[in-house]
Amino acid sequence: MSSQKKSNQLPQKATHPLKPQAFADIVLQWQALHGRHDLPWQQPATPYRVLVSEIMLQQTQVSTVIPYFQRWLQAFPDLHSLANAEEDQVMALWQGLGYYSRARNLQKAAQYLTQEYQGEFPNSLTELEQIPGVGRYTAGAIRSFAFDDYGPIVDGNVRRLFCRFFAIAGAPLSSAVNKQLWQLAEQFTPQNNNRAFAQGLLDLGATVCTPKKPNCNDCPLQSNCIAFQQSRVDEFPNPKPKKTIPLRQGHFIWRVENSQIWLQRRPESGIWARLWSLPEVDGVPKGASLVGEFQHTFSHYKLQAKVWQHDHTHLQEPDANYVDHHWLPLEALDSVGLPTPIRQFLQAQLQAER
DNA sequence: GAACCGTGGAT
DNA sequence: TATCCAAGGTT
Repeated sequence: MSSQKKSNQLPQKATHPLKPQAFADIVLQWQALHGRHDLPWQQPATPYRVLVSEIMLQQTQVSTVIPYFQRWLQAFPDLHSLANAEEDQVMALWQGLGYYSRARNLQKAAQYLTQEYQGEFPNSLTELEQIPGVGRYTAGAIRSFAFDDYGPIVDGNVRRLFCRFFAIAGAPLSSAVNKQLWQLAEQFTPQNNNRAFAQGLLDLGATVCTPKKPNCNDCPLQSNCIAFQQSRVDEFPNPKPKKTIPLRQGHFIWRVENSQIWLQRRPESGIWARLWSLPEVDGVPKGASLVGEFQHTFSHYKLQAKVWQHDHTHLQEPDANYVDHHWLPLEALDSVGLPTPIRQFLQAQLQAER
């Protein structure tokens, strides 16, 4: 048999009667009338501003990003100022946005582009993907938004819109579906008007083809949407398999003396990497009294934290064991990056002690 | 391929 | 309150 290759198990290739250029024309016409044209990073859409916004927007809503983007551009108006910035200032400006490796990668990206490309941006998708923190989506977004060149994108919006428009079944994040989505994105992305086309796809997904209760009656693609034609819009994308997240315990140390607080720079890897934090310890410290508790839910586990205060006999610290620990004046707290729940606890506690 | 990596908005 | 999920990338 020539079909030892189990071809019947391969994902069905999505097809559609609508020609790519016709699809693009519909998206472009809708974008001109109903799309978003006044987002901060659209005016002007310089490569640097597009890079910063795209990294911030990864897994983060537009409304959350806007104030961070404004503050960032104020502090780091260009690639060189970011490349030469202090790490603590970078992390302080990112605190609260989450996924902190994005911030460190963004500074690495600035240093990389400064050193390897003399502060210019490469134009090819392959070269763009070499930039730290830039993957396939972000490379396509930079090419579309910054250069108005051909740059296919598949993000959550495109994934949802395409799964409905082409009636693609299967786990939406599986490699099989992902492969189809990227193939379709490459096929249906036009050669011209790429900035408006990419913005149109995202805006359609964000404002019309929404996760719940999509506004199909406002959609310019309605009559061509396979899921709509079959009255199965609510079936796509297929529901993601849900996972239960584990519960973990955490223990932190509270020491405030002489208007200073004892902090630890967290390790290179793991949660809150390289942010400043209350020092974390493995278990309940000896002779400690409970100062307070907090809970925090991450994407992949839930943390139940207790904060402990030593009794006063442990004031001398052997320096070698605390290389990443420092006393920080309380008035300097705003100049370093702290994890959100740590900052919240700290503010509440200091308020209570006053 | 799967796990890891944050936080907040929306319902 | 619980759940989903947001302009994803890296390990």
